[in-house]
Amino acid sequence: MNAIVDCNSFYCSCERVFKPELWNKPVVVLSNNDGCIVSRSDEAKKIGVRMAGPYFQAKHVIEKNNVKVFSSNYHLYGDMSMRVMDTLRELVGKENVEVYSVDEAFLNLDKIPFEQLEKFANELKETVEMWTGISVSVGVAPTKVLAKIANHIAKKDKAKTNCVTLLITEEQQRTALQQTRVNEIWGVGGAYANKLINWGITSAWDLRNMPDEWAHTNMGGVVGVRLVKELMGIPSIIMKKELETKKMIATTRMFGRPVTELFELKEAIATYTSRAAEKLRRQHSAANTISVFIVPKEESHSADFHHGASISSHANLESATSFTNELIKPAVRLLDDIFENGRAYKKAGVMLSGLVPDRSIQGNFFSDGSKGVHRFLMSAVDNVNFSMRDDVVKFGASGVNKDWKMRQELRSERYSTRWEELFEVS
DNA sequence: TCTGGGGTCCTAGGACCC
DNA sequence: TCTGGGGTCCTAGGACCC
Repeated sequence: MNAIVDCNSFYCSCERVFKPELWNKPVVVLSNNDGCIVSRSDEAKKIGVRMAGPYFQAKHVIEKNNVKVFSSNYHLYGDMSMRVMDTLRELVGKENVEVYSVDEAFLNLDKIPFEQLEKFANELKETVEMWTGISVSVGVAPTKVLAKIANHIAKKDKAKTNCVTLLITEEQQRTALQQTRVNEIWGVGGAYANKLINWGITSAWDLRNMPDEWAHTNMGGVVGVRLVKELMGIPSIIMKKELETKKMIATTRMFGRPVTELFELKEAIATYTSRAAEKLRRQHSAANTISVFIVPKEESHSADFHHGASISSHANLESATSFTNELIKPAVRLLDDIFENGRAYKKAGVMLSGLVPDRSIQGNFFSDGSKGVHRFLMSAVDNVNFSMRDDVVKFGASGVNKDWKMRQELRSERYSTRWEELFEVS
């Protein structure tokens, strides 16, 4: 059996742990740059604040209803996430936990006897809440896709389910699938949902009963076949081992205001490159390819503004590296290639790919033997920055003023990761 | 005025090889 | 005169997730 444990309104819950006066009050958390709404408390949902909607559009409703608004505080959420995941590891053993995102984890419950599953699921929920202050929903089923559906049902009617739902008998599964719309299935996004509905396939139960060959031709090949199997209760998406290394690393940001000056873009690219290189070193990888992109500010009102025309260029490095200084140089060169004077830009990013393990970096005939020094310097910089959880030490190219930085006007204190912002009890 | 920031997997098609 | 049949690797792009 599989379980998925999903934190309820995670970012909002994190804020509430340290602000009990917000209990039962409407709360929302914004994305970077205070752009979109990415987390809503139940009270905010009831008022009609839309998920992922632009903040400025919801501002009216928010002010009228006295909704408390926060900018995202990733120091806090990251730390709270670790506490939740550690609790789960403690309860089911760390080899049975697959962290799926900052607020969700799949658990392997094969060792729990069938008749004890319900009690166990309830205990999981109670314990996480007691130890971390974060409330969670639990879905239990033979496959991941069914567990996700169970979780969805648990969340929909919290009073009835107490945030725990099991789909472990065929009867339970049939009823649940019949009342689940195709667009609510994990793995069916907007594009497929539209197609399915046009074909008259509207419930998860309808989709479950489609033949393999049909799924193969119409739903993206093997992906579709796996999805239908999972709906039938046949496990087809396997648990991933933890700590798998990433195959691509990206750091991209919107700017707080349109940027027109090359020197500012250079600062931004240098900053993002430093951040990406840090992520690279954390997983002991080195990159063979670096690419840089910038997005011009355009008056685009279309629904798919996300796919705005970005201008990019990439370079293959002479040899794989994870050293910030060796990455900043080509990054800035690439920027020079694509920058156009007189244009305003709203976003930029750096991507590292062709990742290989740090150890297997190919020797370079022409290297001057200073690699050891670089490695030492990099790890010293990482240690200082990690212990402070901030960029205390950085490269000059990153700039100091960073006038272009994103807006984050409503951030709460970093209670659990900064001494000077520690939670106080008086 | 004002719309995030990461990632993954899969497929199709072109280049190239023998 | 006549122009195969495999295979691999890479890239771009589509779809999805939170």
